[in-house]
Amino acid sequence: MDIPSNSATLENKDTLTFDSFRETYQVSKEAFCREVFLENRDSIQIKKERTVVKNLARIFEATFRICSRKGFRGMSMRDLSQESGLSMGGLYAYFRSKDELLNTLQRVGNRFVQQILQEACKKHVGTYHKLRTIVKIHLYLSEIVQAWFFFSYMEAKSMSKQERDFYKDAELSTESLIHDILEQGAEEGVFMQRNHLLAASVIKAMLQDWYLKRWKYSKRDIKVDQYAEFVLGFIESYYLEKQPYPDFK
Amino acid sequence: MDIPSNSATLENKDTLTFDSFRETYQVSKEAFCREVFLENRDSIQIKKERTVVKNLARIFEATFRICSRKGFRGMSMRDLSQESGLSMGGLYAYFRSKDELLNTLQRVGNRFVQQILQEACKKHVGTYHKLRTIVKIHLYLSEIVQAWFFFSYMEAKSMSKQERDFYKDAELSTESLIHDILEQGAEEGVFMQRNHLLAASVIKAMLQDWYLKRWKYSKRDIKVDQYAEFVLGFIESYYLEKQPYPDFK
DNA sequence: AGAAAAATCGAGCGATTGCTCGATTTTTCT
DNA sequence: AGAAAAATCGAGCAATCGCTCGATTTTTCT
Repeated sequence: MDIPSNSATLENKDTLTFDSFRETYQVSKEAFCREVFLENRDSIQIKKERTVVKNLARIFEATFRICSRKGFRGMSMRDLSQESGLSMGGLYAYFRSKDELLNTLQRVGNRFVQQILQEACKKHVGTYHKLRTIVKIHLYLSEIVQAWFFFSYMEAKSMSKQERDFYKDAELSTESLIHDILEQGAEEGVFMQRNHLLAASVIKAMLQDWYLKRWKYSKRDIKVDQYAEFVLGFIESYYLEKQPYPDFK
Repeated sequence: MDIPSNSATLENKDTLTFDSFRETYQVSKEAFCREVFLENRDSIQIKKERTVVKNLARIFEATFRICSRKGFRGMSMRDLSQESGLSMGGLYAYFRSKDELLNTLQRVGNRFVQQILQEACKKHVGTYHKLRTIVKIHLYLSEIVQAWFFFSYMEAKSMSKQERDFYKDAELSTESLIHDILEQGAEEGVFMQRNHLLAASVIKAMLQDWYLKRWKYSKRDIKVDQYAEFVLGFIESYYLEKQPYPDFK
């Protein structure tokens, strides 16, 4: 081969799949609820962890279901009571107010996602491999907790201005993670020189489409690994040096 | 050149810019309000067109402003009254109910956009040129009536199920417009053989990002023509046959 | 200028909202 | 088993909701 820098990165063994991801990281809704419990021990009036985790799961899933239809401001606490199976008073044993429910969901969820993404990014070496990893992890994560990703995206606006400003960084942090990889890759000569800011932006848009339009992809029977490979192929054709025709070599 | 079919399409004179678009199609918020008036003459209690158009514009812009913060279900008619400057009774002279406001906005808006897109698509010949055109027109349209695009995307869920089903086709029609162009191009040999379904999907996601994250692009001072060229470059690198290195020729 | 028509107004209706708190049920201890 | 602790309940509060309609103001006509 005459372009060693590329072919080397092309030949890495990328064995990360959705199934292997599920085993390695034990991301689950239960783990999420436990984190909410541990962080809010003082404001939650219920003592036993098992009880809290079980009921938080019911509350969160009910919230996601209702909000996907009417949005957070359109959801009444009576809606939530009926859908979750808890009484009005029961709900307020877990959250001091409706707004606290929203803020907790956003705060803990954002931390949860950021932690896994940054960890996974550090673990892998090689710029090209890093790009593949972050794209896949993001898709896999949003596959498992799709309801949260959708909710978080749609209800970012529903927070108060100061809470919203607090998470504006999180909104852009995935993007800048991608941006840095692209820039570093270009410096190393692995990637081509492009407008990395715009590229990171549209890559993120493609990642978000997976959880924003899940109904569409489900209907078309497209699996997450298939989508991941497509997106990566799309990016690579833009960022990897064009090869001469195979016939020419 | 040894790949005539490509280079021919690459050399088309694509002079369509945002400014030339604004002149050719006179898309405006006023034209939109006039269409709402003409369609709902019987349900709107006000007679004079000039009055209706003026007040509808105030109502719509107020709606977009409020809903971008709290969503449609979170907006009260008193909010809308205050923000638009009309009284409660005044509002109900233009819409029989809150839901009718939502449905009208979705119905007329969708027709408005689809009409312009399909028209523009028919007007141009050449598959490659068609792709460039539809991408640009979509971006230009969403640049002019960004508030509507954002609102329509975010509040599609707020409609009743039967109303929502009615516009599910519209949701996918832009995508299938793109899909058909890609497929035809591949048959003609202008484009490469790819997964056109997934490609159309992520292209639409990139188009939507422009109006969903306008604040981001504004802050970074990225203009619509710059974004259009970037997206088209991205697509082309995936869909046009890879050229050998310039050095080789 | 004066009357008819058109447009605008906002207090008030019953229903629904976020939230509280004393009563009740369930679980965990000895 | 019985008492203490923990968890759950839902009727009821003030505030706000979508919406109506008779009164008022503005515009248009002769």
